[in-house]
Amino acid sequence: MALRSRRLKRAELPADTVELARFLLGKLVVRELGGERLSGRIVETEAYIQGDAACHAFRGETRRNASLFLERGHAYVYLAYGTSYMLNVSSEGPGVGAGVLVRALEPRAGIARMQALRGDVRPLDLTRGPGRLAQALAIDLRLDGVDLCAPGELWLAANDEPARRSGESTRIGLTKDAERVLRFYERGSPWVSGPRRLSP
DNA sequence: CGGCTGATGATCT
DNA sequence: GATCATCAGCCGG
Repeated sequence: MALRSRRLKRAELPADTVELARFLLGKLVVRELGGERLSGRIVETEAYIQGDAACHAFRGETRRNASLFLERGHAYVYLAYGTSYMLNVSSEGPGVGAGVLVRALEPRAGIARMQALRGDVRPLDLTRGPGRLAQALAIDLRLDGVDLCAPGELWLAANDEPARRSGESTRIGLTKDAERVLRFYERGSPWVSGPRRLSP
């Protein structure tokens, strides 16, 4: 299963940010860690688009958000609240600052290693939330800017499993442009984060 | 389960 | 010095 994962090609990724956020549901995030492969199925995403005050690129390119301006399919990793790393997939064409936040995964491979990285938490809390999944996959600033469509420590894989029903809602935890409906999730998944009312 | 709070550090103004 | 796309822990129902 995980050993046969096919890396996504950049050409397969929708150029539009919202389409990419929907497309990524059900795909796999793969982390190569010391010869071991960790992976999880993406069950929740959020789009951060152009003209969106909540997007880190809203006020132009800076050192921190530079990866958002890379061609689609690159990792944008940053530290939130001094405690949690966030994994995003850059979207759109080069020079355009936009991306998709990966908010939750359903663990697939390397679960024992993830548990070791997360400490003693309930299984359902292993990768439920953007900070938690980053910790479970040992994602930090060193992975900022990595090409997720190329061989390496972190990449995206296709998934031949049947697609599941998806839902949408407002995004979580924002102080700006919080009313936009740009969060996408797989219906019925216990691995989705946030309050229940946002994931009916 | 829902709601609240403090911790915490990179980044930008 | 202010901001912040979170989390764990704690409390009440």
